[in-house]
Amino acid sequence: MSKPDLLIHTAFKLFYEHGIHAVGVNAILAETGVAKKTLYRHFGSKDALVEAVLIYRDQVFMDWLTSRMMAAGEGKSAILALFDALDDWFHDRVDVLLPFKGCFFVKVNGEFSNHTVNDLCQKHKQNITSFIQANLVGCSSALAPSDLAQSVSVLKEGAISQAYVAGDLEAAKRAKAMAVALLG
Amino acid sequence: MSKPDLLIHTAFKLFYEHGIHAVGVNAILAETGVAKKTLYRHFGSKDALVEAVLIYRDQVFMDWLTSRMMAAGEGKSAILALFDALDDWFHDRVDVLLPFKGCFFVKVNGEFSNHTVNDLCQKHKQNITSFIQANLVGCSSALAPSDLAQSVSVLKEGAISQAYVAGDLEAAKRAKAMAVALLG
DNA sequence: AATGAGGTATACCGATCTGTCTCCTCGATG
DNA sequence: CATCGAGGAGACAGATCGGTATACCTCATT
Repeated sequence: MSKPDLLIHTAFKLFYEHGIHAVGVNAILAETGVAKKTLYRHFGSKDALVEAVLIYRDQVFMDWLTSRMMAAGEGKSAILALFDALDDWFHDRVDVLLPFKGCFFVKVNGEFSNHTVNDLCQKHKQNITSFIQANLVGCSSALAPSDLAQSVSVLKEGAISQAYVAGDLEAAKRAKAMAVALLG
Repeated sequence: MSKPDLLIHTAFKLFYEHGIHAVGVNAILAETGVAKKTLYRHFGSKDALVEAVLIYRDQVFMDWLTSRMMAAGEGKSAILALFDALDDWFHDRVDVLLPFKGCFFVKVNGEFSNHTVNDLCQKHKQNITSFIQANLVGCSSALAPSDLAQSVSVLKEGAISQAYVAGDLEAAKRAKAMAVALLG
């Protein structure tokens, strides 16, 4: 693995567990064995590294989620597969996402205000909602597709938060049941 | 207002906006005009202040939420009033909660791991779920009361997260509609 | 009037933070 | 072989962190 990738991968692991501000660059360097000069040659600043980590996580998460949903078919099947995927995530059955510690973007978003990373976090969430909407073909509902997609997103967000903060690991199953009702 | 209360009130405002680790005690002192010695005489450490702030916010939030729900009556009416209350919160129509910036406990919880504050955050969420469950009298459902309460909590958490991170201020209305379907 | 608690103001301590700098060792390439 | 750039090791700078210590100021109670 290249040095930049190693730094991003390790930084994500530490940021995800302890938060951005609680992890200094020295901790990342100690964990990777990379020299400080190398980190700053590639990223220029800690902020830039944080943004790179967000982009990395966005790609990993979206790739995983889209593949899980598309493997289940189209329409309602894909939506329900979303919640099955979340259930696997909560129970640490998804190696590529690392042990479940909540939504990385929600956590990072909470540590900043009016910052570039807030835009990245919001964009990540909106990308997921857009993908959900794209998978609603064939789902009949009284709601407009965009409203339906946002309602599904509420269920998804609620499951993640409930599973992490309240420790309710079965939250994805509850959300799935409500999604079934929502999609008729 | 007493000095400790002033410190807690100001600390909450700063913590809520910028996060715990991003706000130093000096910033709180500068905002309040209180001397550092006074802060440490009353709280002993920043960690203790953080815990006091969590307890303060828990009381304010629970008082507000319970009064809103109980004013609406019992059973389903109280549950639906919960989402109306959330909608007011998201649209900054609740002065006592300060301008909406997501769930304080979710944010704080994300900045620590295996820490006393994590227990406080989890307990706060579970207290709300318990109160929801206590208001389910008369609601008939195929689900057990505890499962139903946790499902409502998923909707509540999802609305807060969706409103804050994704910027979907109408999330409470979506969650309310799903709650109606859930409660039959 | 004396006293002691609560408060302000500020200097200070050691630790840690981000970021820069120098010096060294490699390995690839002309 | 010589050169050059990537990288490692670590000292260093300047700022800020949480927390302590010192000095002075009220002010209510005794």
